[in-house]
Amino acid sequence: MNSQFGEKIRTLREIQHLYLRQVAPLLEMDTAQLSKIEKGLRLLKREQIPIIADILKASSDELMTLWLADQIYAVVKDEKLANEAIQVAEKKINLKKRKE
Amino acid sequence: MNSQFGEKIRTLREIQHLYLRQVAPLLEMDTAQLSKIEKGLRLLKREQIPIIADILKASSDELMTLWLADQIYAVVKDEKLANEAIQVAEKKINLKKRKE
DNA sequence: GGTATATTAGCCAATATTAGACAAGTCAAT
DNA sequence: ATTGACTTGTCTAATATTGGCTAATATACC
Repeated sequence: MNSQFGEKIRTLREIQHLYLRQVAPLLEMDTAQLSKIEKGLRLLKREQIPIIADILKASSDELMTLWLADQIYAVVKDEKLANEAIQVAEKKINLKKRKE
Repeated sequence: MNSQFGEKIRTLREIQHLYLRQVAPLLEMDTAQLSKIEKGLRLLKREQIPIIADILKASSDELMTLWLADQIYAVVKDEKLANEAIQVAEKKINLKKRKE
């Protein structure tokens, strides 16, 4: 399991019985790129998330959450202090939210 | 508050009554760079964290945690789904840890 | 076996991001 | 006005990421 986002969109695509070659052009990319995105070897652009959510009839928020989570995971995945770092980051986010 | 790591090392440096020009060469950089790192405008290299921890007589783990947290924060700081993403990432980390 | 379709891997060029080096700047103290 | 500490801006070089193409692989069907 290397990319929760990638796995999710692959699953969704398969449920819709769509091929890479059908979906890729809607995102203005070739099938090889989309394949890599599904395998977590490439990142989908942030602004394309709503588009693919629409194509795959999925929740944009859910996909965005997975997309962000993948990036957080990439930062800490090999770190023994991963959990501590996550806690600290979370605290800072919440401080920020309170101010807004 | 833009970089918890930067703020921390600045504070530590001031406690030790050290100047940028004294610390920077030990990290093989110039004062301008270190200044930027303290202000969160540049990233210290991961492998330099133990070195600066040593110079500033601080806990390498603590500094590493802040350094990682800054990077997580950078990913999600403007995201409304920040907390959800953090939860998902954390879950995945814990799954991974359990496997090891 | 041979063919067709879907996906993936590998490579290279283009682009974007980050770092490093240096000069010039501010600010405070004297 | 000079000095010392730090900051800012800019330019270039190094690094990383992306996009696009082509070839390889896998699977199914005849």
